[in-house]
Amino acid sequence: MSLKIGILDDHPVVVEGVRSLLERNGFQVLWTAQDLRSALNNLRADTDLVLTDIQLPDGDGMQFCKEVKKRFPHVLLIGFSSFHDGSFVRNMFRNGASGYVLKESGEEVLLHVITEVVQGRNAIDPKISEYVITGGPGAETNRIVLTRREKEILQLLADGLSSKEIGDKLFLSVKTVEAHRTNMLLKLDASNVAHLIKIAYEKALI
Amino acid sequence: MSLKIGILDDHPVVVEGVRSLLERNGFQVLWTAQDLRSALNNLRADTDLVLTDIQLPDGDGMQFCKEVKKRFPHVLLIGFSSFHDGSFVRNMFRNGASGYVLKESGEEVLLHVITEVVQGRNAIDPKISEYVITGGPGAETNRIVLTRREKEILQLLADGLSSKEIGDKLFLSVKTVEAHRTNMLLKLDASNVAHLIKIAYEKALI
DNA sequence: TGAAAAATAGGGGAATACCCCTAGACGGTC
DNA sequence: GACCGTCTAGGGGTATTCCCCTATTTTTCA
Repeated sequence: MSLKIGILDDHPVVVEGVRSLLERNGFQVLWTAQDLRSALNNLRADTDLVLTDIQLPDGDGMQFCKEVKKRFPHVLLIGFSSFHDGSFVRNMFRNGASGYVLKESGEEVLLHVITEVVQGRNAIDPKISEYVITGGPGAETNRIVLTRREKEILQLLADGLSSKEIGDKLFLSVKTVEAHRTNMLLKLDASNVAHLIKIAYEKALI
Repeated sequence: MSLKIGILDDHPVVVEGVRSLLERNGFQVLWTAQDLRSALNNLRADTDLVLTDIQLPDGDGMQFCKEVKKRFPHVLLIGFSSFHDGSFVRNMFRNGASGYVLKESGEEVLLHVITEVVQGRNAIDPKISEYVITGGPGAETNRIVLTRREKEILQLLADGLSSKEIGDKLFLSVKTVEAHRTNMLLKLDASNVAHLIKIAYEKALI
């Protein structure tokens, strides 16, 4: 029995392209839609899987996923979009999606992700999987070297402790803690501790 | 030609278990090691793939990945461990790993991840893939709702701007910016802006 | 063993964050 | 119409950060 698929994308060209691709590969395209509302109207309990764009004229893919999962928890969802931001992908998964494919990727990528998802696994387009998993551009990120003490203090700063509290905890003078903090601000080119924490997250130091 | 694999784990029982599993499935186990240093000594250019534990007597899997990728960039790496923390997994990928498998998972999971990795894709044990992708226990984490203005100010705070600078940028009084900031501190139960940024990252609000 | 890096600690001062309080304006909702 | 949440903005005070400066001790590593 072939997989019953729904397609949601506001560009008719994309819808037709995906439809023909899927049907060529033995899938059954049950319905298509150009906007969120008609997609929810088209949605039937016998739908196995929905491919959905993220940007829609009357909402976004995250809302759609949430709503679909509420009505029909068994329906599988795959995000299908151009890539803008890792947080989009993460939010799709938070709202129930099991897969994510870039529009720019080829047929074999889409088919592979569908196969994975149908078998109960999560799958992300290889082009962005590393970015999504690691949460940032991993490449030249690791040039910054913090000392052991600096890392220790950085962690406590991230937990919201003041210099005084950190000093008490580590049996250090407030001035020592401030010195380490200042050094980290210089090393990471941060303008204050909030900025420092952000940079530390981006560079995976936390 | 069968895949040439190395195994690094400090428990001999695990090493032998994995070895027999792999050999039963047509792979060739080229070498095994119980610690980081001897693994690096054993490492040869004709190794295709290494399975590595995270906790090691003389270091950790992250260091190992980094070092392996530096010497032999073509060698594929798969983390193999019990699960403690999503940041371990993310850091393994940051340092060059392409896959991650839980020790508690069965044979078929390990074989599937190996297959994916060999074909050039990243793969994570399905048991933790959602957790790793979304960056947290997705369930009730998403109750926090920041308003548009708050998100806007949060982003600028993360970029290291002071309340005064944000006020200038958004044509707001310093007092207004401070009010929004205070509300976010209350909403996210943060003790200062540094803590706020950390929580925002954990909850994927940034 | 000698130099470099890291960790320690201080003084002093301007800027900012953080906390308490109040309060009007505006949009949506029951 | 009354309520709620958001956005706006103020007064005033304490705590903390952030910046300049110096300086000793400890650790690391070539």
